[in-house]
Amino acid sequence: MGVTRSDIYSEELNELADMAKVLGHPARIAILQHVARQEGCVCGSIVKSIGLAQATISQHLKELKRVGLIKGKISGTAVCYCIDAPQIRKCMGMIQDYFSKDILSNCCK
Amino acid sequence: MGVTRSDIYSEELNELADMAKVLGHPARIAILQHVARQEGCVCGSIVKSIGLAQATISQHLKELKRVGLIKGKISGTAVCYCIDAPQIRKCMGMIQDYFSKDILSNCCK
DNA sequence: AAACTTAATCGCTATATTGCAATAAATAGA
DNA sequence: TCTATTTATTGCAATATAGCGATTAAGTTT
Repeated sequence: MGVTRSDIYSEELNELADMAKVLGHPARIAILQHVARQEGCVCGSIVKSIGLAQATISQHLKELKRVGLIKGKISGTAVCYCIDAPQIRKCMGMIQDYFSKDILSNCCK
Repeated sequence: MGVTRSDIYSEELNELADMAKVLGHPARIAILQHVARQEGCVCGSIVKSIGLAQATISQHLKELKRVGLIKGKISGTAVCYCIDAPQIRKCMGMIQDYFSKDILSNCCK
């Protein structure tokens, strides 16, 4: 399709969808996993672990940073990426809220 | 990017990402919401509620069905879509497991 | 300063996604 | 049967995304 008509949805809905979209790529989940498990937080370590090119990983990191799921801390020439725990909790909360409020009922038994 | 290298990730990881990807569009979340709140389960009702073309909604419904988040039950010329609660719970479980197992630690305090 | 290390950005190609109008398919009702 | 009604499918245009090589940027080390 190309252009998502985000103008017709609420801001909250767009934010939730955006977060889910960023999580909707296996490389990005794998990056989060790698960082969270403390297997290494610098880009080079992630590149080795996942097996995509450095440029590709860097782009995925940028997306994760954009929605606030990770934070980067410069240390010398390297950057240490870490999970942004409060943001993750917020994200989880949004998903849980959404599902628990609405999804438990069912129109056709 | 275009082609996701899904061959380099585990099947479980790909499945989780696929689910998140489907949730990563505001129209699809809005559809789930509409159906779950019992505001109407037929395609026409969703079309009116959301404001996208019928063909577009039909495609989103197809995606939601593909990953099993909804089920469709034919009744006459209409189709009643309902939430697939067990699948939603499975999806929620995967996300929660993932986050609670890994994400709570933090490499750079 | 020159060489090295590490990550970000640029430019490109290939593919996927979004959206819609038009059409097809399937059923219901006159 | 003919006509609505409802949803799915097809075909298309516009845009977004994934991936990578090459380059740039910024900091270290010698």
